[in-house]
Amino acid sequence: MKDTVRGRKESLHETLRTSILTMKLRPGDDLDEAELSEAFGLSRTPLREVFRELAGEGYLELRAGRGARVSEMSYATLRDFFLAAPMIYGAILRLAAQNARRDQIAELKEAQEVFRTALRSGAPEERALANNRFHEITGDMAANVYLLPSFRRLLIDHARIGMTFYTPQNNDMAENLSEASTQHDAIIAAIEARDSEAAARLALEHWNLSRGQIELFVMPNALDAPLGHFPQTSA
Amino acid sequence: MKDTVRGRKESLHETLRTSILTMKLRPGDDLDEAELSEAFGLSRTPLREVFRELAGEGYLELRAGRGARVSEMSYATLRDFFLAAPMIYGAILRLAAQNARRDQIAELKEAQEVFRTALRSGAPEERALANNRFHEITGDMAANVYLLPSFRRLLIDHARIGMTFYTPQNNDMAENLSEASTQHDAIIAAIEARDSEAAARLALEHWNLSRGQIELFVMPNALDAPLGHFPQTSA
DNA sequence: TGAATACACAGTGTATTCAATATTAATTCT
DNA sequence: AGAATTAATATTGAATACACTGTGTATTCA
Repeated sequence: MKDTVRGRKESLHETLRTSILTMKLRPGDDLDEAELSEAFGLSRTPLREVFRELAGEGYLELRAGRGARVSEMSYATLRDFFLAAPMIYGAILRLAAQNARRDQIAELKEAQEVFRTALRSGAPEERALANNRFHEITGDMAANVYLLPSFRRLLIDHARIGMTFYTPQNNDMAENLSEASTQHDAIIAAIEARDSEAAARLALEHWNLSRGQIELFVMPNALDAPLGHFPQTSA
Repeated sequence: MKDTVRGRKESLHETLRTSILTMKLRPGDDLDEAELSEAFGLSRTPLREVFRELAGEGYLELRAGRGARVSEMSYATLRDFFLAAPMIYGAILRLAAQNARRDQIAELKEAQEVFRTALRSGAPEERALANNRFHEITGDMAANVYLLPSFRRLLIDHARIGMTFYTPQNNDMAENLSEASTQHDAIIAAIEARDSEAAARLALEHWNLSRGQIELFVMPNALDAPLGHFPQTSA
């Protein structure tokens, strides 16, 4: 990457973005201007501009006089999420099927390849980012300026929810992931066939899968062990 | 208003916001940092922060090295608008009916009073702002962080489209306005009754009315006059 | 006369300095 | 000893000064 000021600014933006999506920076974490300024070789002025951009995109929250922190997630936002996601993503995929250009379809296939690779290699951060990229492209395909802002916010928390609730030790969850990959393939096929109905239907299925994954985490199978001692869980 | 720096910053934000909503600042207009800095008694640093905030909300577009301009509107965005608006606003009103608090309902009634007054007094800018406020409150009632970003962007262009396509000389259009006011009353009633189905239905009707208004403007009744001389229209 | 290059100016972007505000620690009073 | 108030410190916010980029204009050469 070109080591101009402009480049370092972009680098900061992208680093913060991916750190937030992968939960390396967790909801509620606050960001130290001086520290980041040092780390990225930028003065505080352009740094604070990046903060405001990220706040506009929904990654950060700026509190007057108290600096920036990573956007919060709560049980309330989780509920909001599953209320809004099927509708928005249904609309996005419907429009994507109608409007996708050839080069975008090629991009989507590449993104799916990367996702598949990430599934095998196993790092959850890579998977989350690859999945995020896949869905971002479907958003670009839809190309509706009024839907994109909400869709992008959904994708932020989709990634974060995935990082929170996916724990690979469970077999059911591993199956969920390969199922997600299969759904991606079906989505690509629907878009390529310009079948907007199928695309919309697949959107619903895709989010239902996510919901099921969370239910597996929140309501796990009860331990099949006598009362008394419980295995230590990491806080 | 308190004449502190913070106050002047808010004042700038609000002034730009309303100027854009009322088309006093038109799509594509570019903003002079030096001039605004002078006018609002702010240095360029906080001014540019306001620019970035407004860009995040969809009012402005920032082009690297070329400053800020008012967000564009085109025939394409008009199409996007009527694709997205019924769905989003339907969802917003449905949730508003479910979640509205008593104090918010009171606020909404006040906003509707202001709107009715603006209808009589006649200034189109006032009407647009009062209408915008009414719908903003319904958005707050819905209180879904994922829907609000898109909804707010829709409201921006709803106001601008209203200012563009409403010309009061036409009787049909005047009727449309009072019809809109009647619909507002029905929306309030549905929310108060917690009737989310009715609220969602009213949302569709409300946007269909908007669409009809635009059709009246774009496809007016043909002039009933012989060819040759046409009345001069203001550019 | 037309095109190309160089120069000047306007406007945007960044760094540094200065001011204000919030947070923490310390001290005093109950 | 504990709570409250005040002082000290750290951090955020704004202003000014500086640098750079892009645009327009003038001048020179073909």
